[in-house]
Amino acid sequence: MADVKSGANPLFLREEELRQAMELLFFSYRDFTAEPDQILSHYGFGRAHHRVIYFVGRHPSMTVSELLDILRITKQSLSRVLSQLVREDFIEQKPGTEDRRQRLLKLTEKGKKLESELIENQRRRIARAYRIAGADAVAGFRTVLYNLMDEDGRKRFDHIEALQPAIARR
Amino acid sequence: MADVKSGANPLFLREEELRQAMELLFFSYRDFTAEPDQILSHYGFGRAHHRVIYFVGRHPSMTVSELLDILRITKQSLSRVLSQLVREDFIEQKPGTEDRRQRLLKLTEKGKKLESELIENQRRRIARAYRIAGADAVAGFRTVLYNLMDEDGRKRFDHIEALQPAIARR
DNA sequence: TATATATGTCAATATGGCTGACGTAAAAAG
DNA sequence: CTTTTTACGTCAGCCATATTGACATATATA
Repeated sequence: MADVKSGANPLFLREEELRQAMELLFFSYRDFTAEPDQILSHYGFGRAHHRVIYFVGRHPSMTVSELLDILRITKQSLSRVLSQLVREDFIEQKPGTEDRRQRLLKLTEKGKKLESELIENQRRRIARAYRIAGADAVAGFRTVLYNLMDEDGRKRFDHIEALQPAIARR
Repeated sequence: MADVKSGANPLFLREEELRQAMELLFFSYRDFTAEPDQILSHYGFGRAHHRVIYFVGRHPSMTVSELLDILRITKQSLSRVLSQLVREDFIEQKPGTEDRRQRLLKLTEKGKKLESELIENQRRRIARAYRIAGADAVAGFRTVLYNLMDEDGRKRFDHIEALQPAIARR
């Protein structure tokens, strides 16, 4: 880490390194979301719909509370988007079997199609970046992003061995 | 790159790798912007103000057009935010010397103070992630984000030797 | 039975995008 | 010198997505 510290304080990043990281994050995130946003607009949807489609696709039968936890928005905000997706048959709800207060969320066939369309686009972008950067760079990319997250968010990746601090691996 | 390909097609990422990248980006970006958003709300500002403060701080005396190019929003959208920052004395404008139609933008002392407050926060987060991840991981992080960007965005980093494809280095 | 939880909904408000139309001053081109 | 283009601003209206607060319903749990 010699080139990250400046003088005596290893926690103080040089201005250029700091700015570079901030800008890489800003521009890459901007470009990463631009194309899906385009696709979504054909359906009259926005980025909020994308996030719901994505996470419901990722965790079929997830509950509304779990989704709220992930998205960190209010239930009123989610409600507008989610009920729209249900009304237009991209997502279906059914009562939980254990706890019938819950509404378990799943993508319909129509929802899965949209999910694929959105994912394929980003798959190409990520695959391209990974291919150009190489395997070692990919590992570093993952490790830094992992450690940029809050403690809380990192827990979500607990099952991925490669991301855990070396000291914690048995 | 052996572990990025799946079977015969090296451009096809395995589902888990793809999802992992998407989620690392989503959660790290979410957490990366959450604290500045908090600080900004004390001033009655939002993320849009942050971006303006950031880029004007980065490139003092930049013009409105340059800012519009970077942010990729309409001048009407920028106007609301920018004129608020000027009115409240965070940014000052002065006519260009060569071209007097231009308004060159600079942070005032007040603006610089807010900029520092916002940057210090993110500096700590990045420094922490870099320190934990190590120098090699940092290099990989940069390379992958660089290649996630559009061609257009990558030009912005042309001056940074370490990010250029090896083949282009003399 | 009383309370807590999961979810939904109504209403009001704010931010930050957008389009379209129009205006002014200054530079550049004819 | 006139015309056109450029840099910038502004008014008006629209839309998506977030917020808070209050209230309702069904179901689980103490």
